[in-house]
Amino acid sequence: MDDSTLLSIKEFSNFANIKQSTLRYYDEIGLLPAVSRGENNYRYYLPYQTITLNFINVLIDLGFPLSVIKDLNETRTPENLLKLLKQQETLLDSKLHDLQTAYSIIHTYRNNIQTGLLANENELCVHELAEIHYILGPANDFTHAKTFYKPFMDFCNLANRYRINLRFPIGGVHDNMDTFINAPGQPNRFFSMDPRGNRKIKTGNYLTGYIRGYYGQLGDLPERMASYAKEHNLIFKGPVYVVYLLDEISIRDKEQYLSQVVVAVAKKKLN
Amino acid sequence: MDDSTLLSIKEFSNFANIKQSTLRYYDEIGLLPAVSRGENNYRYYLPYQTITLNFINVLIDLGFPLSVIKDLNETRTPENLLKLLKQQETLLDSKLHDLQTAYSIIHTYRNNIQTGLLANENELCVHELAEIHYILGPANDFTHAKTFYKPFMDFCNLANRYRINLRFPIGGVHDNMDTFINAPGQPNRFFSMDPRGNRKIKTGNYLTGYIRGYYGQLGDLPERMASYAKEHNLIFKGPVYVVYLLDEISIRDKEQYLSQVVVAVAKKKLN
DNA sequence: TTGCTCCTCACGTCACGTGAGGTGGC
DNA sequence: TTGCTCCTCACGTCACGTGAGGTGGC
Repeated sequence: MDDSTLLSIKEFSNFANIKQSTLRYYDEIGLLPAVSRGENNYRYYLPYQTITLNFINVLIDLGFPLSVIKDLNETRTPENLLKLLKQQETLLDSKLHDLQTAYSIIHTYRNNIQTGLLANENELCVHELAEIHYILGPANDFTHAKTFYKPFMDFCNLANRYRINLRFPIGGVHDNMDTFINAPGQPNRFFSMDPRGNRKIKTGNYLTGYIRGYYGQLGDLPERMASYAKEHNLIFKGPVYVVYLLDEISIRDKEQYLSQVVVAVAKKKLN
Repeated sequence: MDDSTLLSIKEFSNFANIKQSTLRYYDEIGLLPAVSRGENNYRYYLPYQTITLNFINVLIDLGFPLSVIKDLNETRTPENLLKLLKQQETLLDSKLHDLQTAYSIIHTYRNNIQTGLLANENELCVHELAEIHYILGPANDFTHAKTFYKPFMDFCNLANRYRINLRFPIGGVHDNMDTFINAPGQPNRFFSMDPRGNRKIKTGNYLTGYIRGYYGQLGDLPERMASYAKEHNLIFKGPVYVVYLLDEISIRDKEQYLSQVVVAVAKKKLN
Protein backbone atom coordinates (compact mmCIF):
# COMPACT_ATOMS: atom_id res chain seq x y z
CA MET A 1 0.00 0.00 0.00
CA ASP A 2 1.21 3.40 -0.99
CA ASP A 3 0.14 6.86 0.13
CA SER A 4 -1.85 7.32 -3.08
CA THR A 5 -3.59 3.92 -3.12
CA LEU A 6 -7.34 4.32 -3.39
CA LEU A 7 -9.13 2.24 -0.79
CA SER A 8 -12.64 0.89 -1.07
CA ILE A 9 -14.92 1.60 1.82
CA LYS A 10 -14.34 -1.89 3.19
CA GLU A 11 -10.58 -1.56 2.99
CA PHE A 12 -10.58 1.87 4.56
CA SER A 13 -12.97 0.81 7.26
CA ASN A 14 -10.62 -2.05 8.20
CA PHE A 15 -7.56 0.14 7.95
CA ALA A 16 -8.98 2.92 10.06
CA ASN A 17 -10.95 0.67 12.36
CA ILE A 18 -14.28 2.36 11.83
CA LYS A 19 -17.65 1.04 10.68
CA GLN A 20 -18.78 1.41 7.08
CA SER A 21 -22.06 2.87 8.22
CA THR A 22 -20.21 5.55 10.14
CA LEU A 23 -18.10 6.37 7.09
CA ARG A 24 -21.23 6.70 4.94
CA TYR A 25 -22.76 8.97 7.55
CA TYR A 26 -19.66 11.18 7.77
CA ASP A 27 -19.66 11.34 3.99
CA GLU A 28 -23.32 12.32 3.95
CA ILE A 29 -22.90 15.15 6.43
CA GLY A 30 -19.67 16.26 4.77
CA LEU A 31 -17.51 15.64 7.80
CA LEU A 32 -15.21 13.18 6.04
CA PRO A 33 -16.11 12.98 2.34
CA ALA A 34 -14.71 10.16 0.26
CA VAL A 35 -11.92 11.55 -1.94
CA SER A 36 -13.60 10.22 -5.07
CA ARG A 37 -16.40 8.10 -6.45
CA GLY A 38 -16.03 5.27 -8.97
CA GLU A 39 -18.18 4.89 -12.09
CA ASN A 40 -20.36 2.54 -10.10
CA ASN A 41 -20.67 5.27 -7.49
CA TYR A 42 -18.39 3.41 -5.08
CA ARG A 43 -16.67 5.56 -2.44
CA TYR A 44 -12.87 5.64 -2.42
CA TYR A 45 -10.61 6.82 0.39
CA LEU A 46 -6.95 7.63 0.76
CA PRO A 47 -4.82 6.32 3.63
CA TYR A 48 -3.92 9.80 4.89
CA GLN A 49 -7.59 10.38 5.72
CA THR A 50 -6.96 8.47 8.94
CA ILE A 51 -5.33 11.67 10.13
CA THR A 52 -8.55 13.59 9.67
CA LEU A 53 -10.33 10.71 11.33
CA ASN A 54 -7.98 10.96 14.28
CA PHE A 55 -8.78 14.65 14.51
CA ILE A 56 -12.47 13.79 14.49
CA ASN A 57 -12.19 11.03 17.06
CA VAL A 58 -10.19 13.09 19.50
CA LEU A 59 -12.81 15.82 19.46
CA ILE A 60 -15.67 13.32 19.71
CA ASP A 61 -14.06 11.91 22.83
CA LEU A 62 -13.80 15.41 24.22
CA GLY A 63 -17.55 15.70 23.82
CA PHE A 64 -17.83 18.03 20.83
CA PRO A 65 -20.85 17.58 18.52
CA LEU A 66 -20.10 16.62 14.93
CA SER A 67 -21.40 19.97 13.65
CA VAL A 68 -18.74 21.82 15.64
CA ILE A 69 -16.09 19.35 14.56
CA LYS A 70 -17.08 19.88 10.95
CA ASP A 71 -16.77 23.66 11.26
CA LEU A 72 -13.50 23.32 13.08
CA ASN A 73 -12.17 20.90 10.49
CA GLU A 74 -12.41 23.63 7.90
CA THR A 75 -11.24 26.60 9.93
CA ARG A 76 -9.07 25.25 12.70
CA THR A 77 -6.26 27.36 14.07
CA PRO A 78 -4.45 26.83 17.35
CA GLU A 79 -6.05 29.97 18.82
CA ASN A 80 -9.47 28.89 17.72
CA LEU A 81 -9.11 25.40 19.15
CA LEU A 82 -7.67 26.71 22.37
CA LYS A 83 -10.79 28.79 22.91
CA LEU A 84 -13.04 25.82 22.26
CA LEU A 85 -11.02 23.59 24.55
CA LYS A 86 -11.43 26.09 27.35
CA GLN A 87 -15.20 26.13 26.87
CA GLN A 88 -15.30 22.37 26.73
CA GLU A 89 -13.32 22.12 29.93
CA THR A 90 -16.01 24.15 31.69
CA LEU A 91 -18.70 21.92 30.25
CA LEU A 92 -16.88 18.76 31.28
CA ASP A 93 -16.47 20.28 34.71
CA SER A 94 -20.18 20.54 35.21
CA LYS A 95 -20.78 17.07 33.79
CA LEU A 96 -18.19 15.73 36.17
CA HIS A 97 -19.92 17.46 39.02
CA ASP A 98 -23.28 15.99 38.03
CA LEU A 99 -21.83 12.51 37.80
CA GLN A 100 -20.19 12.79 41.17
CA THR A 101 -23.47 13.96 42.63
CA ALA A 102 -25.31 11.00 41.06
CA TYR A 103 -22.67 8.74 42.52
CA SER A 104 -23.16 10.26 45.90
CA ILE A 105 -26.93 9.88 45.71
CA ILE A 106 -26.65 6.22 44.80
CA HIS A 107 -24.33 5.67 47.71
CA THR A 108 -26.67 7.36 50.17
CA TYR A 109 -29.70 5.44 48.90
CA ARG A 110 -27.87 2.15 49.07
CA ASN A 111 -26.94 2.85 52.66
CA ASN A 112 -30.49 3.79 53.55
CA ILE A 113 -32.07 0.82 51.83
CA GLN A 114 -29.62 -1.60 53.35
CA THR A 115 -30.26 -0.18 56.81
CA GLY A 116 -33.97 -0.43 56.09
CA LEU A 117 -33.74 -4.08 55.09
CA LEU A 118 -31.84 -4.97 58.24
CA ALA A 119 -34.09 -2.97 60.53
CA ASN A 120 -35.98 -4.70 63.29
CA GLU A 121 -39.24 -2.79 63.39
CA ASN A 122 -40.37 -3.79 66.83
CA GLU A 123 -37.19 -3.39 68.74
CA LEU A 124 -35.78 -0.18 70.14
CA CYS A 125 -32.11 -0.10 70.86
CA VAL A 126 -29.22 2.19 71.63
CA HIS A 127 -26.20 2.02 69.43
CA GLU A 128 -23.42 4.07 68.03
CA LEU A 129 -24.15 5.92 64.82
CA ALA A 130 -21.60 6.87 62.18
CA GLU A 131 -21.41 10.54 61.29
CA ILE A 132 -24.04 11.67 58.78
CA HIS A 133 -23.72 14.94 56.90
CA TYR A 134 -26.76 16.86 55.74
CA ILE A 135 -28.11 20.21 54.57
CA LEU A 136 -30.79 21.84 56.70
CA GLY A 137 -33.85 23.47 55.17
CA PRO A 138 -35.80 26.47 56.48
CA ALA A 139 -38.17 26.30 59.44
CA ASN A 140 -41.47 24.63 58.60
CA ASP A 141 -44.79 26.39 59.01
CA PHE A 142 -47.56 24.01 60.03
CA THR A 143 -49.97 26.71 61.25
CA HIS A 144 -52.34 26.50 58.29
CA ALA A 145 -51.39 22.98 57.26
CA LYS A 146 -53.58 20.01 57.99
CA THR A 147 -51.03 17.57 56.65
CA PHE A 148 -47.36 16.99 56.09
CA TYR A 149 -47.96 18.00 52.53
CA LYS A 150 -47.92 21.78 52.36
CA PRO A 151 -44.78 22.38 54.43
CA PHE A 152 -43.00 19.72 52.43
CA MET A 153 -43.97 21.46 49.19
CA ASP A 154 -42.75 24.76 50.60
CA PHE A 155 -39.48 23.06 51.40
CA CYS A 156 -39.24 21.75 47.83
CA ASN A 157 -39.95 25.17 46.39
CA LEU A 158 -37.31 26.79 48.56
CA ALA A 159 -34.78 24.04 47.89
CA ASN A 160 -32.92 25.95 45.21
CA ARG A 161 -32.47 28.98 47.39
CA TYR A 162 -31.01 26.83 50.16
CA ARG A 163 -28.79 24.95 47.71
CA ILE A 164 -30.59 21.76 48.53
CA ASN A 165 -30.54 18.94 46.00
CA LEU A 166 -33.92 17.21 46.35
CA ARG A 167 -32.59 14.05 44.70
CA PHE A 168 -30.87 13.02 47.90
CA PRO A 169 -32.93 11.15 50.49
CA ILE A 170 -34.82 13.61 52.67
CA GLY A 171 -35.44 13.54 56.40
CA GLY A 172 -37.24 15.60 59.03
CA VAL A 173 -35.76 16.99 62.21
CA HIS A 174 -37.57 17.90 65.44
CA ASP A 175 -35.98 20.39 67.82
CA ASN A 176 -36.10 17.98 70.74
CA MET A 177 -37.93 14.99 72.17
CA ASP A 178 -40.70 17.15 73.62
CA THR A 179 -41.65 18.76 70.31
CA PHE A 180 -41.38 15.34 68.69
CA ILE A 181 -43.84 13.78 71.16
CA ASN A 182 -46.25 16.69 70.90
CA ALA A 183 -46.38 16.66 67.11
CA PRO A 184 -44.62 13.63 65.68
CA GLY A 185 -45.88 14.30 62.17
CA GLN A 186 -44.64 17.88 62.15
CA PRO A 187 -40.86 18.13 61.94
CA ASN A 188 -39.49 21.63 62.56
CA ARG A 189 -37.33 21.41 59.48
CA PHE A 190 -36.60 19.08 56.62
CA PHE A 191 -33.09 18.19 55.62
CA SER A 192 -31.40 16.59 52.64
CA MET A 193 -28.93 13.77 53.31
CA ASP A 194 -26.31 15.34 51.12
CA PRO A 195 -22.86 14.20 52.26
CA ARG A 196 -21.45 17.54 51.16
CA GLY A 197 -23.61 19.32 53.73
CA ASN A 198 -22.02 21.35 56.51
CA ARG A 199 -24.35 20.05 59.24
CA LYS A 200 -23.93 16.63 60.73
CA ILE A 201 -25.41 14.06 63.02
CA LYS A 202 -22.36 13.45 65.16
CA THR A 203 -21.07 10.04 66.09
CA GLY A 204 -22.35 8.94 69.45
CA ASN A 205 -24.99 6.84 71.12
CA TYR A 206 -28.46 7.12 69.71
CA LEU A 207 -31.74 5.53 70.64
CA THR A 208 -33.05 4.16 67.37
CA GLY A 209 -36.53 3.04 66.40
CA TYR A 210 -38.24 2.08 63.16
CA ILE A 211 -41.81 2.42 62.03
CA ARG A 212 -43.67 1.46 58.92
CA GLY A 213 -46.15 3.84 57.34
CA TYR A 214 -46.51 7.00 55.29
CA TYR A 215 -44.45 10.11 55.98
CA GLY A 216 -45.27 11.53 59.38
CA GLN A 217 -47.35 8.53 60.48
CA LEU A 218 -45.29 7.51 63.44
CA GLY A 219 -47.90 5.58 65.42
CA ASP A 220 -46.95 4.91 69.03
CA LEU A 221 -43.21 5.09 68.35
CA PRO A 222 -42.69 8.39 70.23
CA GLU A 223 -44.33 7.04 73.38
CA ARG A 224 -42.46 3.75 73.13
CA MET A 225 -39.20 5.66 72.87
CA ALA A 226 -40.08 7.78 75.87
CA SER A 227 -40.90 4.79 78.05
CA TYR A 228 -37.81 2.93 76.87
CA ALA A 229 -35.72 5.87 78.07
CA LYS A 230 -37.49 5.90 81.43
CA GLU A 231 -36.93 2.17 81.93
CA HIS A 232 -33.26 2.37 81.02
CA ASN A 233 -32.52 5.60 82.86
CA LEU A 234 -31.70 7.55 79.74
CA ILE A 235 -32.11 11.23 79.01
CA PHE A 236 -32.60 12.65 75.54
CA LYS A 237 -30.14 15.14 74.14
CA GLY A 238 -30.58 17.36 71.15
CA PRO A 239 -32.80 17.00 68.11
CA VAL A 240 -34.78 14.01 66.92
CA TYR A 241 -34.03 12.93 63.35
CA VAL A 242 -36.55 11.10 61.24
CA VAL A 243 -34.97 9.46 58.22
CA TYR A 244 -37.20 8.04 55.51
CA LEU A 245 -35.19 4.89 54.80
CA LEU A 246 -37.62 3.20 52.47
CA ASP A 247 -39.81 5.62 50.60
CA GLU A 248 -41.41 5.95 47.18
CA ILE A 249 -38.05 5.29 45.60
CA SER A 250 -37.96 1.69 46.73
CA ILE A 251 -41.58 0.82 47.59
CA ARG A 252 -44.90 1.38 45.84
CA ASP A 253 -47.23 0.95 48.76
CA LYS A 254 -47.23 4.09 50.89
CA GLU A 255 -48.19 2.14 53.99
CA GLN A 256 -44.96 0.18 53.69
CA TYR A 257 -42.58 3.14 53.79
CA LEU A 258 -40.08 2.75 56.60
CA SER A 259 -38.86 5.59 58.82
CA GLN A 260 -35.97 5.51 61.19
CA VAL A 261 -36.04 7.76 64.25
CA VAL A 262 -32.79 8.55 66.00
CA VAL A 263 -32.10 10.71 69.03
CA ALA A 264 -28.97 11.10 71.09
CA VAL A 265 -29.17 9.69 74.63
CA ALA A 266 -27.05 9.66 77.77
CA LYS A 267 -27.24 7.80 81.06
CA LYS A 268 -29.17 9.73 83.66
CA LYS A 269 -27.03 10.56 86.67
CA LEU A 270 -28.50 8.86 89.73
CA ASN A 271 -28.62 11.10 92.84
CA MET B 1 -55.97 22.76 47.35
CA ASP B 2 -56.80 19.42 48.82
CA ASP B 3 -55.27 15.98 48.30
CA SER B 4 -58.14 15.00 46.03
CA THR B 5 -58.28 18.17 43.90
CA LEU B 6 -58.04 17.35 40.22
CA LEU B 7 -55.43 19.50 38.52
CA SER B 8 -55.39 20.44 34.86
CA ILE B 9 -52.17 19.78 33.02
CA LYS B 10 -51.19 23.42 33.36
CA GLU B 11 -51.84 23.47 37.08
CA PHE B 12 -50.00 20.23 37.67
CA SER B 13 -47.12 21.31 35.50
CA ASN B 14 -46.72 24.47 37.60
CA PHE B 15 -47.19 22.60 40.84
CA ALA B 16 -44.67 19.91 40.00
CA ASN B 17 -42.34 22.17 38.05
CA ILE B 18 -42.32 20.10 34.92
CA LYS B 19 -43.14 20.93 31.31
CA GLN B 20 -46.52 20.10 29.82
CA SER B 21 -44.85 18.42 26.87
CA THR B 22 -42.95 16.15 29.23
CA LEU B 23 -46.16 15.25 31.05
CA ARG B 24 -47.86 14.38 27.76
CA TYR B 25 -44.90 12.25 26.80
CA TYR B 26 -44.88 10.42 30.14
CA ASP B 27 -48.60 9.87 29.73
CA GLU B 28 -48.10 8.51 26.24
CA ILE B 29 -45.45 5.99 27.25
CA GLY B 30 -47.40 5.07 30.36
CA LEU B 31 -44.72 6.21 32.78
CA LEU B 32 -46.96 8.71 34.56
CA PRO B 33 -50.52 8.45 33.22
CA ALA B 34 -53.01 11.17 34.04
CA VAL B 35 -55.41 9.86 36.70
CA SER B 36 -58.39 10.70 34.53
CA ARG B 37 -59.61 12.38 31.37
CA GLY B 38 -62.38 14.97 31.14
CA GLU B 39 -65.25 14.85 28.63
CA ASN B 40 -63.19 17.14 26.43
CA ASN B 41 -60.34 14.64 26.71
CA TYR B 42 -58.40 16.95 29.03
CA ARG B 43 -55.83 15.26 31.27
CA TYR B 44 -56.28 15.57 35.03
CA TYR B 45 -53.68 14.92 37.70
CA LEU B 46 -53.70 14.51 41.47
CA PRO B 47 -51.25 16.34 43.74
CA TYR B 48 -49.81 13.11 45.18
CA GLN B 49 -48.46 12.24 41.73
CA THR B 50 -45.55 14.53 42.50
CA ILE B 51 -44.30 11.64 44.61
CA THR B 52 -44.17 9.36 41.59
CA LEU B 53 -42.57 12.20 39.71
CA ASN B 54 -39.92 12.48 42.37
CA PHE B 55 -39.27 8.77 42.05
CA ILE B 56 -38.90 9.25 38.30
CA ASN B 57 -36.64 12.26 38.55
CA VAL B 58 -34.28 10.69 41.05
CA LEU B 59 -33.76 7.71 38.77
CA ILE B 60 -33.38 9.91 35.69
CA ASP B 61 -30.63 11.80 37.48
CA LEU B 62 -28.97 8.51 38.30
CA GLY B 63 -28.86 7.79 34.58
CA PHE B 64 -31.58 5.15 34.23
CA PRO B 65 -33.52 5.05 30.94
CA LEU B 66 -37.26 5.70 31.14
CA SER B 67 -38.07 2.13 30.12
CA VAL B 68 -36.26 0.77 33.17
CA ILE B 69 -37.89 3.39 35.37
CA LYS B 70 -41.27 2.38 34.04
CA ASP B 71 -40.68 -1.29 34.82
CA LEU B 72 -39.32 -0.42 38.22
CA ASN B 73 -42.26 1.84 38.95
CA GLU B 74 -44.56 -1.14 38.72
CA THR B 75 -42.44 -3.75 40.45
CA ARG B 76 -40.08 -1.93 42.75
CA THR B 77 -38.91 -3.57 45.94
CA PRO B 78 -35.94 -2.52 48.02
CA GLU B 79 -33.99 -5.65 46.99
CA ASN B 80 -34.73 -5.05 43.36
CA LEU B 81 -33.69 -1.42 43.49
CA LEU B 82 -30.57 -2.24 45.43
CA LYS B 83 -29.45 -4.57 42.65
CA LEU B 84 -30.07 -1.91 39.99
CA LEU B 85 -28.27 0.73 42.01
CA LYS B 86 -25.21 -1.49 42.20
CA GLN B 87 -25.21 -1.97 38.45
CA GLN B 88 -25.66 1.74 37.90
CA GLU B 89 -22.77 2.52 40.21
CA THR B 90 -20.50 0.43 37.96
CA LEU B 91 -21.78 2.21 34.90
CA LEU B 92 -21.29 5.63 36.46
CA ASP B 93 -17.80 4.53 37.42
CA SER B 94 -16.81 3.98 33.84
CA LYS B 95 -18.48 7.19 32.70
CA LEU B 96 -16.58 9.03 35.40
CA HIS B 97 -13.36 7.46 34.20
CA ASP B 98 -14.06 8.49 30.60
CA LEU B 99 -14.82 12.04 31.63
CA GLN B 100 -11.67 12.29 33.69
CA THR B 101 -9.69 11.01 30.73
CA ALA B 102 -11.29 13.58 28.43
CA TYR B 103 -10.42 16.22 30.96
CA SER B 104 -6.85 15.07 31.04
CA ILE B 105 -6.61 15.08 27.25
CA ILE B 106 -7.92 18.62 27.05
CA HIS B 107 -5.40 19.71 29.62
CA THR B 108 -2.49 18.12 27.77
CA TYR B 109 -3.56 19.60 24.43
CA ARG B 110 -3.97 23.04 25.92
CA ASN B 111 -0.47 22.85 27.33
CA ASN B 112 0.96 21.72 24.03
CA ILE B 113 -0.85 24.30 21.96
CA GLN B 114 0.07 27.09 24.32
CA THR B 115 3.71 26.03 24.25
CA GLY B 116 3.45 25.89 20.46
CA LEU B 117 2.05 29.38 20.22
CA LEU B 118 4.82 30.82 22.38
CA ALA B 119 7.58 28.91 20.61
CA ASN B 120 10.35 30.78 18.90
CA GLU B 121 11.08 28.61 15.89
CA ASN B 122 14.51 29.93 15.09
CA GLU B 123 16.03 30.03 18.50
CA LEU B 124 17.56 27.15 20.37
CA CYS B 125 17.81 27.45 24.09
CA VAL B 126 18.44 25.53 27.25
CA HIS B 127 15.89 25.72 29.96
CA GLU B 128 14.36 23.78 32.76
CA LEU B 129 11.49 21.49 31.84
CA ALA B 130 8.69 20.46 34.15
CA GLU B 131 8.15 16.73 34.60
CA ILE B 132 6.12 15.09 31.83
CA HIS B 133 4.58 11.66 32.25
CA TYR B 134 4.01 9.37 29.31
CA ILE B 135 3.37 5.80 28.16
CA LEU B 136 5.99 4.20 25.94
CA GLY B 137 5.04 2.15 22.89
CA PRO B 138 6.89 -0.85 21.40
CA ALA B 139 10.10 -0.51 19.36
CA ASN B 140 9.50 0.75 15.84
CA ASP B 141 10.50 -1.21 12.79
CA PHE B 142 11.62 1.03 9.93
CA THR B 143 13.40 -1.71 7.96
CA HIS B 144 10.74 -2.06 5.26
CA ALA B 145 9.25 1.39 5.71
CA LYS B 146 9.93 4.21 3.36
CA THR B 147 8.03 6.69 5.48
CA PHE B 148 6.97 7.52 8.96
CA TYR B 149 3.62 6.04 8.07
CA LYS B 150 3.85 2.29 8.47
CA PRO B 151 5.59 2.20 11.87
CA PHE B 152 3.08 4.74 13.13
CA MET B 153 0.18 2.58 11.98
CA ASP B 154 1.77 -0.42 13.67
CA PHE B 155 1.97 1.63 16.83
CA CYS B 156 -1.71 2.52 16.52
CA ASN B 157 -2.69 -1.07 16.01
CA LEU B 158 -0.71 -2.21 19.02
CA ALA B 159 -1.97 0.65 21.18
CA ASN B 160 -4.66 -1.38 22.87
CA ARG B 161 -2.24 -4.09 23.90
CA TYR B 162 0.07 -1.51 25.44
CA ARG B 163 -2.84 0.25 27.15
CA ILE B 164 -2.14 3.35 25.17
CA ASN B 165 -4.92 5.84 24.63
CA LEU B 166 -4.34 7.31 21.17
CA ARG B 167 -6.46 10.35 21.98
CA PHE B 168 -3.60 11.89 23.94
CA PRO B 169 -0.99 13.86 22.03
CA ILE B 170 1.65 11.52 20.66
CA GLY B 171 5.39 11.98 20.48
CA GLY B 172 8.43 10.10 19.22
CA VAL B 173 11.53 9.23 21.18
CA HIS B 174 15.05 8.56 19.86
CA ASP B 175 17.47 6.50 21.94
CA ASN B 176 20.09 9.22 21.93
CA MET B 177 21.41 12.20 19.98
CA ASP B 178 23.43 9.96 17.63
CA THR B 179 20.48 7.91 16.46
CA PHE B 180 18.48 11.14 16.20
CA ILE B 181 21.03 12.75 13.92
CA ASN B 182 21.40 9.63 11.79
CA ALA B 183 17.68 9.21 11.21
CA PRO B 184 15.73 12.19 12.50
CA GLY B 185 12.51 10.99 10.89
CA GLN B 186 12.71 7.57 12.49
CA PRO B 187 12.04 7.63 16.22
CA ASN B 188 12.85 4.36 17.99
CA ARG B 189 9.51 4.39 19.75
CA PHE B 190 6.36 6.41 19.91
CA PHE B 191 4.83 7.49 23.18
CA SER B 192 1.52 8.87 24.33
CA MET B 193 1.56 11.96 26.57
CA ASP B 194 -0.78 10.37 29.06
CA PRO B 195 -0.21 11.94 32.48
CA ARG B 196 -1.13 8.62 34.07
CA GLY B 197 1.89 6.98 32.42
CA ASN B 198 4.65 5.43 34.52
CA ARG B 199 7.48 6.82 32.41
CA LYS B 200 8.54 10.42 32.66
CA ILE B 201 10.71 13.11 31.21
CA LYS B 202 12.40 14.22 34.40
CA THR B 203 12.78 17.82 35.45
CA GLY B 204 16.14 19.18 34.47
CA ASN B 205 17.90 21.24 31.86
CA TYR B 206 16.98 20.51 28.28
CA LEU B 207 18.14 21.90 24.99
CA THR B 208 14.94 22.77 23.17
CA GLY B 209 14.32 23.46 19.51
CA TYR B 210 11.25 23.87 17.34
CA ILE B 211 10.60 23.11 13.73
CA ARG B 212 7.68 23.51 11.40
CA GLY B 213 6.68 20.74 9.01
CA TYR B 214 5.04 17.35 8.75
CA TYR B 215 5.78 14.54 11.18
CA GLY B 216 9.40 13.46 10.90
CA GLN B 217 10.42 16.37 8.68
CA LEU B 218 12.99 17.92 10.95
CA GLY B 219 15.05 19.84 8.43
CA ASP B 220 18.39 21.00 9.73
CA LEU B 221 17.31 21.09 13.34
CA PRO B 222 19.43 18.08 14.41
CA GLU B 223 22.59 19.65 13.01
CA ARG B 224 21.78 23.03 14.51
CA MET B 225 21.31 21.39 17.89
CA ALA B 226 24.62 19.57 17.58
CA SER B 227 26.52 22.71 16.72
CA TYR B 228 24.79 24.68 19.45
CA ALA B 229 26.04 22.09 21.92
CA LYS B 230 29.55 22.31 20.59
CA GLU B 231 29.59 26.09 20.84
CA HIS B 232 28.24 26.11 24.37
CA ASN B 233 30.31 23.21 25.65
CA LEU B 234 27.35 20.97 26.29
CA ILE B 235 27.07 17.20 26.15
CA PHE B 236 23.84 15.34 25.40
CA LYS B 237 22.43 12.91 27.91
CA GLY B 238 19.77 10.32 27.35
CA PRO B 239 16.99 10.16 24.78
CA VAL B 240 15.75 12.81 22.40
CA TYR B 241 12.03 13.52 22.62
CA VAL B 242 10.07 14.87 19.70
CA VAL B 243 6.72 16.27 20.75
CA TYR B 244 4.18 17.15 18.07
CA LEU B 245 2.90 20.36 19.65
CA LEU B 246 0.72 21.56 16.80
CA ASP B 247 -0.58 18.74 14.66
CA GLU B 248 -3.72 17.87 12.71
CA ILE B 249 -5.77 18.63 15.78
CA SER B 250 -5.04 22.33 15.65
CA ILE B 251 -3.83 22.99 12.09
CA ARG B 252 -5.06 21.96 8.64
CA ASP B 253 -1.94 22.51 6.64
CA LYS B 254 0.49 19.65 7.22
CA GLU B 255 3.45 21.87 6.43
CA GLN B 256 2.54 24.05 9.39
CA TYR B 257 2.64 21.33 12.05
CA LEU B 258 5.06 22.26 14.83
CA SER B 259 7.40 19.83 16.57
CA GLN B 260 9.36 20.45 19.71
CA VAL B 261 12.62 18.58 20.22
CA VAL B 262 14.04 18.28 23.71
CA VAL B 263 17.14 16.56 24.96
CA ALA B 264 18.86 16.69 28.33
CA VAL B 265 22.20 18.47 28.40
CA ALA B 266 25.02 19.04 30.86
CA LYS B 267 28.09 21.27 30.86
CA LYS B 268 31.12 19.48 29.45
CA LYS B 269 33.91 19.19 31.98
CA LEU B 270 36.93 21.09 30.75
CA ASN B 271 40.24 19.22 31.17
C1' DT C 1 -26.95 -18.80 -11.12
C1' DT C 2 -24.26 -17.69 -6.87
C1' DG C 3 -21.44 -14.79 -4.08
C1' DC C 4 -19.37 -10.60 -3.14
C1' DT C 5 -19.17 -5.69 -2.64
C1' DC C 6 -21.12 -1.75 -3.03
C1' DC C 7 -25.13 1.56 -3.43
C1' DT C 8 -29.47 4.29 -1.77
C1' DC C 9 -33.47 4.93 0.73
C1' DA C 10 -36.10 4.42 4.91
C1' DC C 11 -36.89 3.54 9.47
C1' DG C 12 -35.56 2.94 14.48
C1' DT C 13 -33.22 4.78 18.61
C1' DC C 14 -34.07 8.32 23.04
C1' DA C 15 -36.54 11.84 25.56
C1' DC C 16 -38.52 15.04 24.59
C1' DG C 17 -39.49 20.29 22.15
C1' DT C 18 -41.94 22.68 18.76
C1' DG C 19 -45.24 23.96 15.78
C1' DA C 20 -49.70 23.29 13.01
C1' DG C 21 -54.38 22.82 13.03
C1' DG C 22 -58.49 22.07 15.62
C1' DT C 23 -61.86 22.19 19.80
C1' DG C 24 -64.83 23.99 23.55
C1' DG C 25 -66.53 27.24 26.74
C1' DC C 26 -66.36 32.02 28.46
C1' DT D 1 -65.29 37.52 17.54
C1' DT D 2 -61.27 37.08 20.70
C1' DG D 3 -58.57 34.78 24.09
C1' DC D 4 -57.52 30.94 26.71
C1' DT D 5 -56.67 26.15 27.53
C1' DC D 6 -56.48 22.00 26.00
C1' DC D 7 -56.12 18.26 22.36
C1' DT D 8 -53.71 15.26 18.59
C1' DC D 9 -50.70 14.45 15.01
C1' DA D 10 -46.27 15.09 12.82
C1' DC D 11 -41.76 16.34 12.45
C1' DG D 12 -37.03 17.60 14.28
C1' DT D 13 -33.05 16.47 17.29
C1' DC D 14 -28.24 13.36 17.39
C1' DA D 15 -25.08 9.93 15.63
C1' DC D 16 -25.45 6.48 13.87
C1' DG D 17 -27.19 0.94 13.18
C1' DT D 18 -29.97 -2.03 10.60
C1' DG D 19 -32.37 -3.90 7.15
C1' DA D 20 -34.62 -3.94 2.37
C1' DG D 21 -34.09 -3.89 -2.30
C1' DG D 22 -31.12 -3.18 -6.17
C1' DT D 23 -26.58 -3.05 -9.01
C1' DG D 24 -22.33 -4.67 -11.36
C1' DG D 25 -18.63 -7.70 -12.39
C1' DC D 26 -16.53 -12.26 -11.61
